Amino acid sequence: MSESASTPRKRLPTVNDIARACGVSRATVSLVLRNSPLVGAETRARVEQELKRQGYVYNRAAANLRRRTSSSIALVINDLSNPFFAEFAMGVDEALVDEGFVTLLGSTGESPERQELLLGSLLEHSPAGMILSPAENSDGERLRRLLGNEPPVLVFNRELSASGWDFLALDNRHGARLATEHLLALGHRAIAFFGGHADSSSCQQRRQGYADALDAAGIGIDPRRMIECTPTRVEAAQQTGALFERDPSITAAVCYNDNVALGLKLGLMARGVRPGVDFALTGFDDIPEAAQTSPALTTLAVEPRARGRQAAELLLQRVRDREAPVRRVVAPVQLVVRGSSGAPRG
Amino acid sequence: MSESASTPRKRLPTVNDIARACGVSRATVSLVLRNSPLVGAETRARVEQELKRQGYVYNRAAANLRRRTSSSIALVINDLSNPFFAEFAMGVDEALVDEGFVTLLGSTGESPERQELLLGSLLEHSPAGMILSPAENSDGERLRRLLGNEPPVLVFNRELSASGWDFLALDNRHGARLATEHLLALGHRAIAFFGGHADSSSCQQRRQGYADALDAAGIGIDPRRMIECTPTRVEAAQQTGALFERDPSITAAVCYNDNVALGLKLGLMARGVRPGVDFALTGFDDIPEAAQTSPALTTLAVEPRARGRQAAELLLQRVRDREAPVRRVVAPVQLVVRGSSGAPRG
DNA sequence: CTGAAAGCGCTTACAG
DNA sequence: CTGAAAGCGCTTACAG
Repeated sequence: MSESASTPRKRLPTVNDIARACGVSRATVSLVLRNSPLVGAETRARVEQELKRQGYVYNRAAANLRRRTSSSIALVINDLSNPFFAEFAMGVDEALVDEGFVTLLGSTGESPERQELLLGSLLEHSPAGMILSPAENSDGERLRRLLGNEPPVLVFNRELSASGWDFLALDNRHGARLATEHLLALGHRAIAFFGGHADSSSCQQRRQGYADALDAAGIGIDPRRMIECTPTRVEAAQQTGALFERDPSITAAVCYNDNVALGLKLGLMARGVRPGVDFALTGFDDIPEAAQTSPALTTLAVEPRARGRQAAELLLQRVRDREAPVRRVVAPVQLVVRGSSGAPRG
Repeated sequence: MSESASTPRKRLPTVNDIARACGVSRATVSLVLRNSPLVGAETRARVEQELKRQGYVYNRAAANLRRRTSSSIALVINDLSNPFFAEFAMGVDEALVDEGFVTLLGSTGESPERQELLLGSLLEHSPAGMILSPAENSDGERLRRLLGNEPPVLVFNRELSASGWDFLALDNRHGARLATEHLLALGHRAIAFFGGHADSSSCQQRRQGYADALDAAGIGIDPRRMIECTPTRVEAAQQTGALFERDPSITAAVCYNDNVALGLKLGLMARGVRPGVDFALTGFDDIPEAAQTSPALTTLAVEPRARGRQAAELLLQRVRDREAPVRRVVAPVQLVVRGSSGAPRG
């Protein structure tokens, strides 16, 4: 039975075709498909054989239309090339597949405009829910207006003003506090907070945790020790100079995240300052590279894949119970001490 | 107008609701939605206002059902935590969004069993096409039977036997040849091929390119210089010993990929062998870390994001023209020379 | 246990 | 330019 190359797109068999071939109604076929106990064993067997024979493929879109349900979840993230989000996406997808949902992927590249277009397009596919890690500078109220009450949304990672949606975040504040306390315990007193944009919520929270620890140690906050930079490695390396210009007494830095820390590390080495020996630094995220760089990076483990699974589970709970109170879940983070943090020199 | 928290899931407005409110038929509304020139300007304006007023959301699933079309593409990859695939997925998604498609994501984690389940589930959502980067040890004929002729598939990266599907791959053979020739030109003669599984098609091709270059240089292939290992950093670091045990004269290695090369680098440093000075090595992929590690890694740039866009475009061409001949596209790779490759010692 | 009928939200000829 | 009718592939009461 050779397939002709010019065969026009074959129509897939439908419940109708199966029903006709078996001499039953399509209701019966539908019941067999969903394993209803209403169908007799003999009929079921006949139908199942015919399904296999014709290579029947269930049309979930048609079923969803009729049942007014949906079996997809939209996942909107900024940037898959960030390992943190890539791992997160993996976790989301794993958990969703286990629950019989399929993931509709969208990436915004941190552009609020692109995000709006994307959301509009995703909505037309009527997802049962959405996991949204908002692009920087997203307008919460605008998004709320765009999305309305359908579908339910779980916001991840970045706080959105006035959204009224469930929210899952990392414990940024506590994490940064742990890192700062660790450096204090090693004897550091002149500690910078390095990297990130001061107007992003996660940066604010991490700076807050840093301030908490300094306060508790009776050390004042010195604005010269707060250095902003785009959280990329290259930018961070370039800002290394600014760090020492503004306060030459600095012996340690709590970095906004691992990428920034790794960039700072490069910047330090380029100036002949040995990370982990002459200067202590900590990151945030525990990306795979943190353990493998030399000296290995002291950082905060956030387990993005587990966060992904958690996000999927929270959202599905919401999908199943729309009336439950809005949730705000803060996931714990863990300090992982490695070689990059050392005692102060001198 | 406060929203009651106990409002049962609001039904979204449909073409029917709009038509009724405007006093036109739903056919007219449908025409407005798709910008048909058949509708009068005044009617169109009235309908459009009403669409906005009621917050109408197009139901693409219903439209697709009726038109027998699809606006989704399934993307099946192994592992998003591999930056190569994450970048590839970004590229695919970017290109698909631009063409009005949405991405159905699925990840197999290199498990053929999980892959089959996943494909079954994705098929039920009737994607217009599928981009499939097969799990290792996939059975091509089995997949072909499972997927049939619908939807069209573009296989990426890993050759599948007897599939009859379009195929996009990297020029593994040529790339490995370039790397090997580069090491030869630097004076190396005892060059290993390090890492990868000998039964994977990409490893075979890279080994072939390595052999091509050695052949051309009149150097025989020595099986002691071919070391297998799972392409992870940890594994590669652990196999470093095996490399020198099997042939202590080795001065350079063409590595299966960047992860392997970075692992080998760690293994070398742990033994006091300085990469780029005492020993030369090359990678494959040019992951971001390759440029940032020290010494930076000589490798082959494959531009995964561009490959993703290319894959999406090839697939969409197939979706639009089912009768075109099957294609086999080999994407070029570029040698990027950095510090990790140096002249032989002594 | 099985079948006939209606309907999910759209689009597509076909009349007018 | 607009409307009435049929239908995409399913499911869901409702009869029998």
